[in-house]
Amino acid sequence: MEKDHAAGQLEEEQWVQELLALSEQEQVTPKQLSILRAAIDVFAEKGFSAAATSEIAQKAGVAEGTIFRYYKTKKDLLLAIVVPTMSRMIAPFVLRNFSGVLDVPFESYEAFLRAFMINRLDFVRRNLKIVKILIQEIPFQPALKEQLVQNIFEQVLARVTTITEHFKQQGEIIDAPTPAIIRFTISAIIGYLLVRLLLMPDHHWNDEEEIEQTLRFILHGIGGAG
Amino acid sequence: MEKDHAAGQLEEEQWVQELLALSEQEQVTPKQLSILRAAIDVFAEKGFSAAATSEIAQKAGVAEGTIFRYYKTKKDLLLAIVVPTMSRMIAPFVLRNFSGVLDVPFESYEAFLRAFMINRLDFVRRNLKIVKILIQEIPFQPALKEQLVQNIFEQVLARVTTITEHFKQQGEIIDAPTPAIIRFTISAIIGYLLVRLLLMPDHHWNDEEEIEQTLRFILHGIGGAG
Amino acid sequence: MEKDHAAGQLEEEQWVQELLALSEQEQVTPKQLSILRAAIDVFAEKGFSAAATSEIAQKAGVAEGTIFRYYKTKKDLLLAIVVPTMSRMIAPFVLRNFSGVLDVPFESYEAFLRAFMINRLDFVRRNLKIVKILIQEIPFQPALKEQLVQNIFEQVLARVTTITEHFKQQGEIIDAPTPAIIRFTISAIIGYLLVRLLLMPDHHWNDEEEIEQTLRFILHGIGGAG
Amino acid sequence: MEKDHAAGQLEEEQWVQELLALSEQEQVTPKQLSILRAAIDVFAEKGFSAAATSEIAQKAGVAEGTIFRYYKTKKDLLLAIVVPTMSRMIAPFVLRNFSGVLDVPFESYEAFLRAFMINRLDFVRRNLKIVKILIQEIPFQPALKEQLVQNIFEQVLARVTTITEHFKQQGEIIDAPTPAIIRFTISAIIGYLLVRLLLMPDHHWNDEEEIEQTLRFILHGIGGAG
DNA sequence: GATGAATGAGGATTCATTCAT
DNA sequence: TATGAATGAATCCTCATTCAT
Repeated sequence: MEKDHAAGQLEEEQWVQELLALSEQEQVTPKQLSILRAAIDVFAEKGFSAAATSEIAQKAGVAEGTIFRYYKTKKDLLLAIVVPTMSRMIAPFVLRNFSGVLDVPFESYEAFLRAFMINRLDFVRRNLKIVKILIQEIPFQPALKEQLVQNIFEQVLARVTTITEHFKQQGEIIDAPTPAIIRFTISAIIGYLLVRLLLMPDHHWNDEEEIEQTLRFILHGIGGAG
Repeated sequence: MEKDHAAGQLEEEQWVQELLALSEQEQVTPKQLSILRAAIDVFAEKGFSAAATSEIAQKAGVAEGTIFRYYKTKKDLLLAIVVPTMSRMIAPFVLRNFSGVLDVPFESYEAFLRAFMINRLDFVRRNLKIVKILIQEIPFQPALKEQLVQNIFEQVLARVTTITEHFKQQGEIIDAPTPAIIRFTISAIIGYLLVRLLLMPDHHWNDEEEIEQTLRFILHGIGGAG
Repeated sequence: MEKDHAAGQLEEEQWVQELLALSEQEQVTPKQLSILRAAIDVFAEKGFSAAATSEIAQKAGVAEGTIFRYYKTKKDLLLAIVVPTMSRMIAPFVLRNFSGVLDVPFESYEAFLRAFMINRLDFVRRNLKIVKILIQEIPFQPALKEQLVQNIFEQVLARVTTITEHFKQQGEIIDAPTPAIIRFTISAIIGYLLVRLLLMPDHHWNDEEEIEQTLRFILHGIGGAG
Repeated sequence: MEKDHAAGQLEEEQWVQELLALSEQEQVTPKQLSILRAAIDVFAEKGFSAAATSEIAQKAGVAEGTIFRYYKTKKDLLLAIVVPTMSRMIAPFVLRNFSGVLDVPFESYEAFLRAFMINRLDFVRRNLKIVKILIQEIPFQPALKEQLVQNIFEQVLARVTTITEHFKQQGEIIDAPTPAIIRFTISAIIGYLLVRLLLMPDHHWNDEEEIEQTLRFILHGIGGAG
């Protein structure tokens, strides 16, 4: 379902629904859904601390007290939004047979990176506000930090290391320290995602071309022939 | 003065003092200084919105009212911390004859990048908490956003573009779109800085080696010989 | 309902209720009512600026925050008390068929003044504290000043001028400048009200006689036969 | 000295000086004087409670602490302004041989009232701001209230009663209760002063004519020939 | 005398959370 | 289940007053 790139307001909202309905196997009432939608908007706009539950309630069209029927505290509401998204963000690295990104034998490292960039660009685009909130709040929410460390450092890194070393052995990647390679590669990718979606979202982008360019940079650098 | 890398708590504090005493030519009383120090700590730890002026006052060892003698509002206190640092952060790009980074004719693009990485790594290390605060608050402080846009997009980018194209003409850099080159280069550098200073500050780093590695990646990529 | 002169604490409180319930058609909860009562007391006793919302809350037996559920700011609370009273104060001049004061054809100017004095004495007596607050705050609340100017100077004066000139034409009033006549008449009436209700409220007053006396003064002066 | 009507900003300021230098026999330093001037301005503009001593200090061009060298508290500053003026306001009734107003045998009650009106109009004009402050603060300052009661009710009223009854015996005033006569007369006079100086200070006034008109009203009323 | 930095109690207002309905 | 009135602790900020210089 992530293959269609057409991302828009509507789609993001559907995504929110999936987010909870599917990935958490929980029943999400329409009221709860509108609370989540409103909370995402307000958290993204004002930041978690500066966001007022009353404003969320108003935007969601529910009573102030209703929020606290579903989420015991404001922080619980934040986590309900942000934790599943964090899971989904790293899902491709965790789920064994995730649709076509990792385990399917890629012809090349380049093909792997390309698929990864397209896939994650799409994901971030669809979950832009939540990703913003996530980035903002990780430093202040120990619960998030812990999840991040556990997931990223103990699952994602392990997996990416395996892949990287696989292609290193195949001679597709130079023989440099794997952590440095990974850091560099991810920096270049995230760098593109941030500029593309956060810094200059209104610029007219030719994503396919930019992705190809970025891949060339990652693989061959920007140094001239000399 | 930025040449000595030994950065520590003490040094950062001296830096804070320089920050205001030198760069703003303003008198900073000891009390004001302790307010700034406390504010930097609390803002970095809790985030601006969640930081209480009462806690800052307590940590600074002054009465709460004293804060407001020096800074009319809490937001003014934030800006007093963050704006000069933002200026310093981009100073190398704005000041004509900044010590050895830009205008001094570098032998090569590589030498330029190396000097830049060392220089800015040092700067961020010394101003770590303030940089954290800056990154956190830019999305929510229009005043900061505006400064950023004006400075970065209208001064820094112009300058970096000139430099990049200079080396492009000299054949040191491949003939790819300059914005993409800049984005990629800066992503790789900032990626290193973030991992080095924020994500894994406690890891034992060999900065010189990592910088060299990163420079090789930027220039030649990670693709194997094939 | 204004015909019974027996004014007391209880009655004034009922009046407060009418004030909002009837004249504004708004629902006034018991809690809101006790806030209004407490605010009237504290504003009258200390003055608006010196009145603390905490004291009002305490006197009203509600939490401080409750005040701000009903009135966004302290000033809004003031206006909620004072504006409707100002309206009622000049109502006889604005409402066409107000009970027996203006439009009903009076036999004489004297009868008109008598009705007016009795009526307004009664009104001020019932709204004594609010009138005090009103007088005190008009110089400092532009919103009130504006209302006053618009109402008094553009409605009341016009109406009183008409009435006065009507009786002038009938020969009941001498041919002097109408503004001076009005100023003089109102001065004498207000002078009595103030002395009666504010300066010497505890003196034993024979209102009927004093009003007759004042009317004679207004009409025939205090000059002796000579 | 009150005979020259030319009242202006300068004159009022001189008046302030007299106020303290002469009537209190105290040394008034230039600094103290500028504090008084500034305090009068700020108290009149904002009201006593809402006036900030810091604003007064700033307007006076002195340090905040300086105010408290001269006046122990903010309230003392208020009283220093308002008490002497209150004394002067009723001085004509208290001082035996005050220049030409009371004890000099007037030809008539009318001449007495005329002199009184001119005299007091002049006084209020010169002390407008202070009179405003006085009126505003009397209800909230027991010290002022007490002074007022003692002075007005025990000195002024006695004196005015004597005079009134003197002219009553001479047949110039009708045989009505003296308190009512006094109340009525003073109401008419104060009514003119308030409208003239506070309500419509910008209207173009022919004071002489208005005073004559008011006197006629007081003596003969506004009733027509019938 | 005069300053003005420093105080800290008190100000109005906000807001997450509770709970009776 | 959903409400929204009510809470009161906590927030930022003001200000009269003090006191070392």
